[in-house]
Amino acid sequence: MGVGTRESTRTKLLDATDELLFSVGATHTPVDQILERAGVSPATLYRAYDSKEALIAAALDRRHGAWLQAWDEAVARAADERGRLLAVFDALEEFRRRPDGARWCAFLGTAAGYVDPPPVLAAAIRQDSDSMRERLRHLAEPLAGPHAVRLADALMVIVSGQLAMRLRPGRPVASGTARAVAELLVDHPDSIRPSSGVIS
Amino acid sequence: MGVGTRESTRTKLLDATDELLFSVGATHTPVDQILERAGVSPATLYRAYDSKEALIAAALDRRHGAWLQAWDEAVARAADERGRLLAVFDALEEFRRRPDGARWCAFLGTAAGYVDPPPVLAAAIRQDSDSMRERLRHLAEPLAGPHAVRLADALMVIVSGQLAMRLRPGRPVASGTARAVAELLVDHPDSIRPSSGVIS
DNA sequence: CTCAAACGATAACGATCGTTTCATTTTAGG
DNA sequence: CCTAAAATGAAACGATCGTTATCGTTTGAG
Repeated sequence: MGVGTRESTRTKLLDATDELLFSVGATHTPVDQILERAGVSPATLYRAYDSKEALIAAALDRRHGAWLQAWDEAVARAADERGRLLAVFDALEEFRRRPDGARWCAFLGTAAGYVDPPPVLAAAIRQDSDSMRERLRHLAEPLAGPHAVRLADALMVIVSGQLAMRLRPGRPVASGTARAVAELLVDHPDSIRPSSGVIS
Repeated sequence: MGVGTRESTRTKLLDATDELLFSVGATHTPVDQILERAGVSPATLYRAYDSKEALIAAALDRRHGAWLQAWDEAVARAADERGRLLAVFDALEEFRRRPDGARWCAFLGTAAGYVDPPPVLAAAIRQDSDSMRERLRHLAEPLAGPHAVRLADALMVIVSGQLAMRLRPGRPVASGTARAVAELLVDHPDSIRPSSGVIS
């Protein structure tokens, strides 16, 4: 990869990619648009990164770090175990309100944009889902004990649903709805059975 | 639009579009691929439909009808009010198991594929979300009474989450998880407050 | 200051995609 | 069977996109 690249150039590229990745989407963002926003020439991009996908993967990695940091801070602000588990919704709200208008989720959006994503992007997407699953399970442990995995899975569904709802037109669903469902769930951790009443 | 087009031709086009729409996605499906699968020449397509987007919109409309029908049948199979409200998850499972491998949701996938979808597609997407919201609210009425709208909103989040989870790699979440959350929710319809404990 | 490394501006390439055209062939109803 | 409408097959168009190449300019460390 491009060892001979200034740090400031790489930052400009990642900043531009990050904004467009979140507001437009990976597959629908032409390279020229990234270059224009970054104020960078094509040759510089391809000296710094092997391809457009590699650049997007790097931007996803950086965003993943920022997300984990915001989540950590929200967890640290919470007062008790219950608040620490629900802190993921505080972090979601904070990310949603950031200046660069987030359409929904950079990782789910990238996953949706490709039939099967290139390996370098698939790794970034997998990292996001894996870390979210693991962290939720860890935070659920003190509250749900042996049911922590199931509680974490249920919370994953709710978080993903909150994100996917941003794709639906019409009146946006109240941002507190997902959190309210999660609260109910957290207060009944033993009520999540793996398959209850599935057809056939 | 193309008045001079045989019904069989239109069906072949819609069948091919539907399969590719569900397995690949609207924006990432080349027209040539639709034509090849349908066994139809380009000129025939553009005599039947104004554009690729119009064809996709027609396929989405047809799929929307099939979805509502499957949902209706699942509701009819249910024994009580509770089962009728939860029948949406039976219909989801049935759709997922259909031969043409569904990646996640044709409507959310189309919404995610465009920055802002062309009007003809935006209408199809809006129709899906609106009908789902309205039907859930109607089915929730007997159980939740004045809280029916909030319960329907919460169920929308869970359904959308179940669908979005298919984009996440790794072990697929148990298909019964979303339904279990919904069951808990249905049994505590008055616990969904609009905004509980939101930050800042 | 110097000089090599990094960058900007521009153009061009090959590939892909949506769409149109046109001459030929097939279909279906009277 | 006949004829008008519909479909085929193949080719080509303009546009867009990812990527590479060229060349002159700027940066920053020794």
